[in-house]
Amino acid sequence: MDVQRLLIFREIARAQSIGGAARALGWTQPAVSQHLRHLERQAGIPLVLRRPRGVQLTEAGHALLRHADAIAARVQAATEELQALSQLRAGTVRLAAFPSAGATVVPAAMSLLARRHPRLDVRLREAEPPQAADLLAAGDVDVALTFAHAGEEPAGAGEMVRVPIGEDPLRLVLPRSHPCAQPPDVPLHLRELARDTWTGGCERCTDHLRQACEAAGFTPDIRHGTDDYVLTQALIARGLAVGLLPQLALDAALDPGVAVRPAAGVRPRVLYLLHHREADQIPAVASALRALSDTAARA
Amino acid sequence: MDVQRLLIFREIARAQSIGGAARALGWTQPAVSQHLRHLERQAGIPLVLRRPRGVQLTEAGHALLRHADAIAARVQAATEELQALSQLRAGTVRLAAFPSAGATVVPAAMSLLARRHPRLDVRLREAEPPQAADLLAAGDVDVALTFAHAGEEPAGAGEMVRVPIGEDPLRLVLPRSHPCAQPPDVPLHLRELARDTWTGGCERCTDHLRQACEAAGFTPDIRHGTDDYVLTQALIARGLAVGLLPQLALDAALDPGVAVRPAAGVRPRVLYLLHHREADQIPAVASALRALSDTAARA
DNA sequence: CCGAGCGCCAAGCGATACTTATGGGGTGGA
DNA sequence: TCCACCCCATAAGTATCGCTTGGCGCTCGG
Repeated sequence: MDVQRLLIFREIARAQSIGGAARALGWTQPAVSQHLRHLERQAGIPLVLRRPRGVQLTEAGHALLRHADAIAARVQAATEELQALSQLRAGTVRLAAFPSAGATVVPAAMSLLARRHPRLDVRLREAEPPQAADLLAAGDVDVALTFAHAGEEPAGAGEMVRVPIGEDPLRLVLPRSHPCAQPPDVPLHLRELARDTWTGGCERCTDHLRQACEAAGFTPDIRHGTDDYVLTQALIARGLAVGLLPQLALDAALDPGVAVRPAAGVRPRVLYLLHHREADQIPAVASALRALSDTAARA
Repeated sequence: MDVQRLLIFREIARAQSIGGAARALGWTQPAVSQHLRHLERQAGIPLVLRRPRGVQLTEAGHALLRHADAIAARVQAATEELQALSQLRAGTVRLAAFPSAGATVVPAAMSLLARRHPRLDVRLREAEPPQAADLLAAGDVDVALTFAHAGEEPAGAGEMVRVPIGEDPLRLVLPRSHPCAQPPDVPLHLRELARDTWTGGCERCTDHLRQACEAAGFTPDIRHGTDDYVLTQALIARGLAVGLLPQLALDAALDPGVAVRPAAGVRPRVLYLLHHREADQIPAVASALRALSDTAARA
């Protein structure tokens, strides 16, 4: 059954005449007549009676009209829903972000996005960069906010797009009582802490710390390891270790018992957005990407 | 929004791949690809993400799929309903018939029709021939069972089809005590009743009676007039009049107090079926017409 | 590194569908 | 009563649309 003809048939029923339907459709009368004939052939039963002043629906015609009306309504609903999605009056964005961004950049970006497009629905999921890339590859999220330390190979396979949106400098974090705790704004070299006890972060952060120290000429004594930046600072505040933490983690929660100094010679980690190649064609995703990169640029 | 493409999109979603949908449809891959592209252009938003191992629906794609499924279900329902109608597993026939046929021919035809097609729904409406023709012209009934007396112009304008299906002879009906009441099977001439008091039937029947009497050489003394054949016979049974009644009316209800004799020289009235020209294309109507003419032929 | 699978692009050809032209049937007004 | 108008059907022509063929890029797995 040709669905297009069904909608033409609706016009015939509305106009109670073939010529009238043709006028309504901007066509000629034979065009509509032929459509009706095909429809009747497919149906195997007359749909209208040809009367001198137009046509009159048969029982089958009335039956078909009910279905045609329902179909037209569905088509209308589909059109409206797609319009809403393409005009950002609806839509969902699923976002994966690493923890320290989830507590800083992401909330700011989400509130910016909410101001721009109040009807958008953003769903956040915390994941470290490799997992975030997997989620994106599996289609479980639309956007992944990741980072890569300097010299590290960023996550994300060939199929997806990787956009750098900002840098996150690394800071040396010391107990307030540490001899190197002052002055706060002057960069401190890793070498100065070669004798200290260290705490690592997540697996990749610990690797990066080790590499940075090797580059500075010593092998760090890493005794602790947790990706929880609050716990890390608590350890440091109690004088149990020193650490190298990203600024975002400190923005998220700063323990009053620690001192922070820039790390000389340590290049900042780079923040990346990951998304599918076609994602910037999808308004909701594209606007989320824009909001995220705007927020990161402002920071 | 092109509805045909919606159904193609369903196949894409089902196969999770454009090529797979093409195979399912018996087409080539570019054909489906082009349809999808048109659909996405109309939608103004991507419907799928092209992945190395096929495609994955976007949010808009999922939304559209829901509508497409609903539409496909409606199309299926429409197809089935039309099939039922064309295969006589459903359908309604609206029939108008004059009273004496409504009590005789029509019930027989309806029961014949019910045996042939148990699911058909027949709706009877009583109407004298002119009204029946009007009902048909107005589209309020599908079939009209009418009659015309000999020499009378049958009802039904040019647009409709008129099919004679049988004859209904007229009988002279007398009180049992009337001198001409016997013998029952020998035709009696109207002239023999020139001195009697007459009762007419409906307006047209009374006209016909008058004409028949004039042709027989006298003017009848018509004192009563009712189209109720039971009442007419009751009048006659009580010796108040004689009458000329169609056999069908006597079949419907015969008063034991009357005598019946064939009317010599009076031609029977003819039964007609009226229907729209295209009506025999409509299975339900066509089978009702067949049942009616079969029943009339048997009588 | 190469082959298989998937999808996109460009060009060609055929089927579909709309147009113009014509005719028949019925109705209403002159 | 006849003519003019309206409605629909049919036939033939043409143009558009849509499917096919052929070729390319990309990704993944052997």
